[in-house]
Amino acid sequence: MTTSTRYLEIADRLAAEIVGWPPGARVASEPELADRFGVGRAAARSALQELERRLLVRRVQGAGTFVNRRIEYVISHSRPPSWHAAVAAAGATARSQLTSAGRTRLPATLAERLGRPAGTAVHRIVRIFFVDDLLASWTEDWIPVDVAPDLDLAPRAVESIDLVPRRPGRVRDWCRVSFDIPPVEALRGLRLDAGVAAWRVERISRDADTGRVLLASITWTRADAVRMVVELRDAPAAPDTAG
Amino acid sequence: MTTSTRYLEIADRLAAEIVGWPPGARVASEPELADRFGVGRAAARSALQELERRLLVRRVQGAGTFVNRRIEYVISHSRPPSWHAAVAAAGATARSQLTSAGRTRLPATLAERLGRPAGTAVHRIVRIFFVDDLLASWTEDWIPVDVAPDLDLAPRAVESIDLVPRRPGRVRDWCRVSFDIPPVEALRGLRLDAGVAAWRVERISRDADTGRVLLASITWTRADAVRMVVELRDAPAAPDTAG
DNA sequence: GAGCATTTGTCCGTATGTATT
DNA sequence: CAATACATACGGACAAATGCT
Repeated sequence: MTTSTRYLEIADRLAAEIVGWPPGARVASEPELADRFGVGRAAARSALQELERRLLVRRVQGAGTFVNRRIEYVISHSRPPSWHAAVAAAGATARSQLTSAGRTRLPATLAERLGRPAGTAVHRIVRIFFVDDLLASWTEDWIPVDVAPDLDLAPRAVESIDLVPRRPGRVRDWCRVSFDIPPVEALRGLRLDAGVAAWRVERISRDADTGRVLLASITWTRADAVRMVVELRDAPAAPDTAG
Repeated sequence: MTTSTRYLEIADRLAAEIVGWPPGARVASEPELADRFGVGRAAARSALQELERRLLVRRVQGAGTFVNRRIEYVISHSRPPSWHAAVAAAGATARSQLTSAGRTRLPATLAERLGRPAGTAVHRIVRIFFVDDLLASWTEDWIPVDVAPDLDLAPRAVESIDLVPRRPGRVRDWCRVSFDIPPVEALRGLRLDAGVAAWRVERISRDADTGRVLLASITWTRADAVRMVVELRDAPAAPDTAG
C-alpha cells in the first residue's frame, strides 16, 4: 500500500527494518533520519513518534530511540496474574526493585474492599518491575499484619512476594483488569508523563476457607511493556491462532 | 501543579473547562486557541492532541475538535459482553448499522476455533455500533447455517443479534479480551488510521448441552469509546470505589 | 454539482530548552 | 564541561477533508 504522507512511508520502512532487532537496539536519531530520507526534522520526528504509538520503540529524551519489546501477559480463570510466569514464558528475565516498604494503617478508601476496619495495621509494599531491564510495572501491595506478622522485607524475599499467600487449594482470587490513567505516584514510578494510560490490574487474594483477605494489590503496567490478554470461562478446543 | 511547558498548561486549562460539556460539543479550533493564549499554531495544536491522547476529545479533519464520551463496559463471569446493556447502563442510546451480511464458507483460520470443518456454510455479518451517534465498535459475526438456517438479516432483526442464541441456561460462553491493532477492514470501519490500537473482544457461544458452536464473533472497539473493565471470579463484598 | 471558507493534517526551516551520556 | 538527542516552540506554506452556500 502506498501512502501519500512522507512520515508514514518512513515509519513503515523503519518498522519493517527493526523487526527482528533485539530489544534495546538503537534506532537512528531524528537528524540522521532527516538526512537519510531527505526530509526535515519534523517529518523524521513524526515517523519515530508513529513507531512509538505502535509500541514498537521507546524514546528517551537525551538518550535516543530504542527497539521495544512487548511480552504477552495472559490472565484467565485458571491462570491468575503472575508476573514472573508471564515474563519467563516470553523467554525474558524478570527483575523487581523495592521502592518502599513499611507498616502503616489501612486507609478508609481500601477498608471496605479488604473487609477490615480503617486503621488496621498493614504492610504496604511498593515495587517496580522490569523485563530485561525495561521498566514495565509499578505495584502497591497491602498485607494485613495479622496475616503475616513477621513479613520478611529483605530485597531477596520481596522479589517473590506474589508467592507468599499462594498455598495451593487454599486461596481464592479476585481480579479486575482495566486500562486507565494512573495516579501521579505510579506515573512517576513508571516514568510516564501525565495523561498516559496504562494497564491497571487490581487483585485480592482471600483464604478460601475463612474468606479472610491475605493480599490486596494494584499493579499499573505500561502498555508498551505487555500485551494483556484476559480470558473468561474455559477455553475452546484450540484457541491458538488469532488474526 | 504548574507545568513549564505551554501546551500542557493550555491542555490542562481546556480539560478543566470542557468537563461537564455535553458529548459532541465543539472545542475551540487551533487558530482560535493560538489567538486566545498568544501562542503559535503548533502549541495550540499540541494542546488539542494532548486532549485527544487523554481520550477527552475527538478530532476530525475538516470538521473540528469535539468533546468525547467514554462509557463503561464491564465484562465478568456473571456478565457476558452485551453492547446494548453497557450503553443503556451509561444512559446513552445504542445504535447499530449493518455493513454487510451474507452466506459464505468458513475460512480455514476459523475452522479450528469453531470446531467445524473449513468450508462449512456460515452466515457472516458485519456491523458497526454507535453510542449517541459516535462511532464505537466494529463486529464480525459468524453463525453456522445449520444453527440458524432461516436467519433474518433484516436491519431491524440484526440490531439485536447478540440475543439470538441467548436462551437462558442453555448457552456456555467463552470470551477473550485484549488490546491490539485491528486488521485493515476493521480500521476502515472504525475510521481509525493505521497503527491505532483498539479493544478486541473475541467471543464464542456454545450450546451448553451439546457443545455445538452457536455464534462466534470478533468485536473491535475504539479505546476512546469505552472504558473496558474485565473481572475474573466472584467480586468481593464491596468492589465499588476505585482510586 | 461546483465553489468556498473552515479546520485539521503534513511539512519546511530555524531556534531554544532539557535530559542523557 | 561538552556533545548528543529528544522536547518544545515559532512562523509560514500547502494539502485534504468537511460542511455550507
